[in-house]
Amino acid sequence: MSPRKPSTKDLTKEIIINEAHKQFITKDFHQVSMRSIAKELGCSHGAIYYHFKNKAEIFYAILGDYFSELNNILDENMNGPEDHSTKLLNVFVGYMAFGLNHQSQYELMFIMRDSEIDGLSQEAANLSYEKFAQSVQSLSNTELSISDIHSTFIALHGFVAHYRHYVKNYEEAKEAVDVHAKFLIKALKYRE
Amino acid sequence: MSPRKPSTKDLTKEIIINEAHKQFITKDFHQVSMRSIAKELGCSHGAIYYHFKNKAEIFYAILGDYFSELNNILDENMNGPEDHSTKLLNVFVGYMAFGLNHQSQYELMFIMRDSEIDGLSQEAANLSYEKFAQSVQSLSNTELSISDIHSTFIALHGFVAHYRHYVKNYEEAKEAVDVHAKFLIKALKYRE
DNA sequence: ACTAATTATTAACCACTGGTCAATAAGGAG
DNA sequence: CTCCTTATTGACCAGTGGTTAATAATTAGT
Repeated sequence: MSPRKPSTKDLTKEIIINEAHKQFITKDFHQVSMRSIAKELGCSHGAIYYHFKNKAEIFYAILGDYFSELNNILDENMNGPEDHSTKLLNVFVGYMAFGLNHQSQYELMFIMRDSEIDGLSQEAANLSYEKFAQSVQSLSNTELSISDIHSTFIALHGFVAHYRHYVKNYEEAKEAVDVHAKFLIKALKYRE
Repeated sequence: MSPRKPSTKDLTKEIIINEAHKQFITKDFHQVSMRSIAKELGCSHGAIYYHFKNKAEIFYAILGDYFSELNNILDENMNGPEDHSTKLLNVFVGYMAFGLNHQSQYELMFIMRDSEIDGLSQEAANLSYEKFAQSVQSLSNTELSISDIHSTFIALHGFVAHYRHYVKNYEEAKEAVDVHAKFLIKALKYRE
């Protein structure tokens, strides 16, 4: 009656996710297929459906790690030794750098409109935003309006959404990232 | 040797585009298929490939109209009787309203990363941006930096890219649009 | 009017996609 | 040696974009 011990070479959720993740680094969501995962794993694509109810579920599991990474970037910037205004800049730059360095993932996290993915990652996205908003507020010397913080976030998102068409990583847009971050800091600083 | 006269009920580029366009208003790029177009037109989907080399080409033809419409919105706002600062607000609001009211189209114009579409609409997108940049500069009382204008555009783009997940037209985001536009005007006004 | 060339269309086909499911293999428990 | 559960296969479904040989339809030249 006890469940079968998973032998080392068995198909597990973990190794499926690993393989999907591996392919997801160089290909986007639509380019990674159930069959390409199965092929690399040496099993039939039907077998994967025993472990995951659909494709979206696999990628949602992967996205969890990336939402964590994004949150970590925020934390690390917050806990650094720099002064507030430097930290604020780093938070903005960090967000854009993350988006540009994980474009396929960012697309699924914040850009793509997939009926299945959408609902799943929306909650995590909201949490990431909350964290961002709090960080920005705590790094500001003055009381910021909620809408200003929100507009700032949207502007960062816009940068990633735009530059993904032109660059393939943060390095290639370094200067533009810096300029945009400084623009937003300027915008926040200005009191009506 | 002269080409056959196209009889009224013949399959033409125009009626293919019309049908594709029609479906494109309620469905997005991936939901409109060659077969769904052919079915509605009462022909085989293969026939469409005689007139267009692929699916992207059809939709690119449609996008041309939308780029024009976006440019027109800009022009109309510029030629209005309002003072400069009101016009500037209207330009920002107009852009976001366009994006939210034509979400499927905006997606293809500025968001989607399709190997075929990308290259085709990039030129038109650049032209639209140029027009936008010039308008914003001419509406400003002071000399704006190119990067500030660019950051502003990116922030507008970010708004549309973000809110498409939450609203289905401009009306539903009216207030947020206004707030965001005012944030950007504030940012532009501020001299370093 | 007949023929030849051109144009337009069909339908079968290809290689994919995500997803389902009956059959079955593999292993553990009694 | 059974019974039961777990895991896996592979055929199948409906759909996608795209290709192509055959052919229908129309025009041009004689």
